[in-house]
Amino acid sequence: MIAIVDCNSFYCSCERLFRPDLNNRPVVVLSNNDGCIIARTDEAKALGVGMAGPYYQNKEVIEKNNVAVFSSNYNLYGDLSMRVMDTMRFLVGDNRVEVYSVDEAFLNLDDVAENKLAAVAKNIKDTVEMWTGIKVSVGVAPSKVLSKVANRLSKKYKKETQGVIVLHTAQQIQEALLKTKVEDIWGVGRQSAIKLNHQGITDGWQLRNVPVEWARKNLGGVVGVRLIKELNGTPCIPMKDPLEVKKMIATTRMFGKPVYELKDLKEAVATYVSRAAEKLRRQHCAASFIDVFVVTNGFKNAKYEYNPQSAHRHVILPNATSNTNEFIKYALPLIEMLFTPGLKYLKAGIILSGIVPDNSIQGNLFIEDATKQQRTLMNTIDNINFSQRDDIIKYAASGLKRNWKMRQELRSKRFTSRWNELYEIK
DNA sequence: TCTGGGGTCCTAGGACCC
DNA sequence: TCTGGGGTCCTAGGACCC
Repeated sequence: MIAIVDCNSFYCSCERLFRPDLNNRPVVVLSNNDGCIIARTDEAKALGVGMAGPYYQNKEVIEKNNVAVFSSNYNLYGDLSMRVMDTMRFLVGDNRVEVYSVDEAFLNLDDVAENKLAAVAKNIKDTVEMWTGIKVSVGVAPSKVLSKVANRLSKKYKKETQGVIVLHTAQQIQEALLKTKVEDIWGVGRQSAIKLNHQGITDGWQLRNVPVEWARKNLGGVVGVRLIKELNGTPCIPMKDPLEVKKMIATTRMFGKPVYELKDLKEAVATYVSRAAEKLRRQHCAASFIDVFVVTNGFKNAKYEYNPQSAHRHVILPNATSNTNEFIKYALPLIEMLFTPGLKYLKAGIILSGIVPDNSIQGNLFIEDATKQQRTLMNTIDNINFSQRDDIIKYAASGLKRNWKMRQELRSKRFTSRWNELYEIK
């Protein structure tokens, strides 16, 4: 059996943890640049605040109802996420936890006796909440897709379920699927939902009974087949090895305000490259492929409309590396090639791939010493920056003023990672 | 005036090989 | 004049996830 543990309105819960006065007030958290709403508490949902909706479109209802609004504070959320995950690892064992996202993890409960599942799930929930202060919901079922179904219902019917649902018998599974619309099933996106509804398939139980061959033809080939099998209780999406490394690392941001100068674009690209290289080194890997892209504001019908257009350039490095210097050296010419004077740039980003473990980098005898020195330098910079959860040490190419940086006007304090922002009790 | 960021997996089609 | 069958690898793009 598999459990999914999911933090309730995670970002909002993090904010409330240090602001107990907000416990009965609706709270929302905004995306980078304060653009979209990316987390809402139940109270905010009840007011009709839309998920992933633009902030400005919801401003009226937010102000009228005294909703507390925060810019995203990734320092804080990352730190609390680590505590939640560590707690679960302690409870069920390191290699039985698959961190699926910042606020969710799959747990392998294969070794738990069937009659103990509910008690174990409840204990996981209570312990995480007691140790971290973050509320979670737990869904347990024979497959990942069904555990997500269980988890969703445990949230929806919080009062009756106490935030825990175990789907075990055929009857429990059928009842749960009957209560779940196809578009609420993990793996069914907008396109598939439209197709299914067209066929008169609207709930999870109907979807479960769709012929496998129909799913292969109409729901994305093997992806669709897997989905149907998972709904039937046959696990087809295995638990991931916690040691698996990322195959692609991207850093991209909208600019705080539109950018017109090559100089600013170069600073941004150098900054993003530094961040991505740091993530790469954290998983002890090197990369040989770098893609740089920009998003410009297109124009439609000669009048202004939001109509973004993107352009990419990439280069394959002669040797995989994890050295920020190297990446910057290759990335800056790419952005120069992409730049067209006069265009309005909204966003830039870089993607590293061709990722290999850094102990398997093809050796070059003549650069060995320099490489070792560089590695030491990188480690030192990473250690200092990690201890501050910020890029205290940066490359000159990243610029100093950085007036393209994103807006975060409503960010709370970094309570858990800065001495001078500690929570104070008077 | 204003619409996030970071991933995964799959498929189709082209280039290339024997 | 006629032009196979089987395979690999790579890339772009789509769909989906939180």
